[in-house]
Amino acid sequence: MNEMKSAFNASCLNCGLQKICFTMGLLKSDIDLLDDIVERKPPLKKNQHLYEAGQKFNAIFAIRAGAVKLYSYSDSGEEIVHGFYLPGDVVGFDGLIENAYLYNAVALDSTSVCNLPYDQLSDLSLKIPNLNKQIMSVMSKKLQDGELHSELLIKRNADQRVAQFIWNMAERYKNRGYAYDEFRLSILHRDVALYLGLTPETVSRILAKFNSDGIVSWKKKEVIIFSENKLKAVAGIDNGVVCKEVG
Amino acid sequence: MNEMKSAFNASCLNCGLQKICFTMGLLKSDIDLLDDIVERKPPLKKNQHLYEAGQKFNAIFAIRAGAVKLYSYSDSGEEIVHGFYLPGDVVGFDGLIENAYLYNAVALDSTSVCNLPYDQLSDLSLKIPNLNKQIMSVMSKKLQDGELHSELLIKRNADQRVAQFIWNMAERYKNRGYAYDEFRLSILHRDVALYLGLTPETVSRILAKFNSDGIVSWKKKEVIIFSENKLKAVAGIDNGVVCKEVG
DNA sequence: CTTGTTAATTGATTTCAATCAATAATAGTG
DNA sequence: CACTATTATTGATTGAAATCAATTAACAAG
Repeated sequence: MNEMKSAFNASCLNCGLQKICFTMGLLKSDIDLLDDIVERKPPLKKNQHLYEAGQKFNAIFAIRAGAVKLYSYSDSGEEIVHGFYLPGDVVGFDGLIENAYLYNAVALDSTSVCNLPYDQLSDLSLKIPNLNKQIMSVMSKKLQDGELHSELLIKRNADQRVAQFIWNMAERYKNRGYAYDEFRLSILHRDVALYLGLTPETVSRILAKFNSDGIVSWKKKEVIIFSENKLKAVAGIDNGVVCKEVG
Repeated sequence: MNEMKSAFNASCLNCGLQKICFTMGLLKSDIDLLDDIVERKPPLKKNQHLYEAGQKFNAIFAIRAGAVKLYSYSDSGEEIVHGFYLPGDVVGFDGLIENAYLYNAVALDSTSVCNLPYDQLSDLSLKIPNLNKQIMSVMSKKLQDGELHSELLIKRNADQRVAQFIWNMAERYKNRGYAYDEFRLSILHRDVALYLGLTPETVSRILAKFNSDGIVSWKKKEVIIFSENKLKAVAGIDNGVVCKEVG
């Protein structure tokens, strides 16, 4: 049984992402049950869609490798970028309300995911209270992220937005145990601009400035953080200390 | 038992909000079970807090009457307004992640709520699959609202934001079966400004313009919509028709 | 490798909303 | 009721980022 499931990837128990995946905190026996409902399919190629807006909702997806962008279109046809997702992140909750996905999920890179059929997950979560809790926890984390995004849009100027975005990505890599002062970021500047409520021109100018100021460079999908402190200072992130002065 | 619960309000079954409360869709027998865990306390006076940031999370709250504002403070001490909640809305999910509330919830008016102790609700939702579904549904609706708020901040100019905000409140009253072309809105312009990423001055100027343009008036907590169509047009809401022209 | 297409950069100009400032209106309090 | 503290309004000015425009770079496909 489990050997077949592993055609493309290891089972949950041997998965390197256990520490950050939403399965964390579950009992071994429970993870086995979860493992049995997980479908693992061949990786998505760059620009392939994991799901599309309007498509019937049937599963949520845990990302194993690669990167995913969620986006949709406004009434007036402009693209709206809702977020970027990395290994360990879960996408697909936008399908829950209408029983159809609200957004489009596209791979920004070669991407593999764990497919969690929602009916089965839902049944299982009633049997495993901790699983139910974990799912709720993932959702409320997403709610918090959304509020942080709004805060960014409301309170921060263009420089701060870009700095905060880059630092946020770095931290996410850090939390996943990857190098975070130098990492691949296969997101278009154009998409970041859309996500941050800026124009590509503005993002470009700011990145040029950050580069010449020795803060960070982002060229050809490769981010190099020259100075973590400077970056956080520009982002307006105080290092735990009360109201740290920006040097 | 139920008679005591009704000290301040009717039980769920006789509640006028059943159609919009998250209990909707549940079986009568299930609502009875839910009813048994609901605590109903004396109404909050204006400016009293339902909960405060940092306080231990122990319940979510369904609003029965009045209005609630969720807010917090940024690192730099500025107030962040996360949203406004009306009868039928549920608040308190921000407590789920850290087991402590993230935001402050304050009554904008005399406000009464149904107090839903989370431990009991959580247990009950494992027994009543539909209840669990409803809770998930409320949360994913909140996720969607958050994305709409971001969209507003990213794609709309000041006029559109204010118009959309007012129309959104009107629709919420409409959905609740209240008059929506003329309603009390006990929200400070200052708070709306914070919520919309604008300054009070800008909101004031826009409201003055909307008033003299015969679109809508909002004076002394009283909103009067002069022209629903104009308001929606300014808000950039197309009436189902593809790309309606603004008259 | 060449070609076509999409994305990124850089510069000049404009514009919308913020800021600064001062007054007026409200609402809460003893 | 007067008194105080917020909140709202209105005007003048500034400024940050958008827009417009043109060039260069990167990338995918044949």
